[in-house]
Amino acid sequence: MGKRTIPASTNPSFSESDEVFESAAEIFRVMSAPMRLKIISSLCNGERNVGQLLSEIDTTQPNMSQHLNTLYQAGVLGKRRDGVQIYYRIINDRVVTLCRAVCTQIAIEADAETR
Amino acid sequence: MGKRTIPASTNPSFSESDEVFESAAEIFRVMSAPMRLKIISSLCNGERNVGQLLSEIDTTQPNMSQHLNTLYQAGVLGKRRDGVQIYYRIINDRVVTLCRAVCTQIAIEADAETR
DNA sequence: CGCGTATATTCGTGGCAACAAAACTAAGGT
DNA sequence: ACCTTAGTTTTGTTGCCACGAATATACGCG
Repeated sequence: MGKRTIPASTNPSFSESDEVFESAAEIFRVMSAPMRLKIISSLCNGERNVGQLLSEIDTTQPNMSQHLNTLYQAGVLGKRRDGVQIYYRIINDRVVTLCRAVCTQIAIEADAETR
Repeated sequence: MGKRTIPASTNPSFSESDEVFESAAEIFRVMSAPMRLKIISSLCNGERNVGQLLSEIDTTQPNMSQHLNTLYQAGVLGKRRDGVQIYYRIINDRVVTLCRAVCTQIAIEADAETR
């Protein structure tokens, strides 16, 4: 019915190293919080300081700060101080590509079901 | 330097819906365990029963069963009974593509650093 | 230097996920 | 019918992570 079952044998395994699996899992873990995805999505439109992010995303300030730090430690975000404010920006575009791919696919599927 | 810094402003946000972010986070969560990545990688070479997977991946049998169930519930794997054995296979190729992309990228970066 | 604003850090708690051990189920052979 | 093998489900424990509240730091201004 339009969805053919393609044999998985045409899909060779992608790694054998335990370290690679652990690093990959860590990246996936960083992206596994809805709030961090929102932050990333927002920062796609350019850099933002914490206050600006708080006006777009509904949470407490310490909570925001923690998520930002998680993304910063993971190498997804960079930060820059301008006076009192701290501006965050995306420095890892591959991660954004990943998020966009997953989110758009989900949106497409959700749309297909509601129709 | 080969690594140009592209302004993030060329990267519009990828969603506005909370549900999309939650679904995406859920997918990332499913992939955030090294063991599940190993299972997926192994199943790329074709379907396997639980015993075969256990001979490739070091864990207990109930633990394996739980991870397989997690992937099954998430719609990543399908299963088929043949007599006493149960064979698992990949039924969501997009997820595999995702894992492969992340893992190969990590392998490349790791290789670049050790050189 | 003291105050206010912006952000970070610490601490305590509740929930959830991973693993281990044990009990259960299902199929096949005898 | 019983036993064995293959796999699942349940239960308990442990550790981690998210969040809230309170506290601390960093900067700019007067």
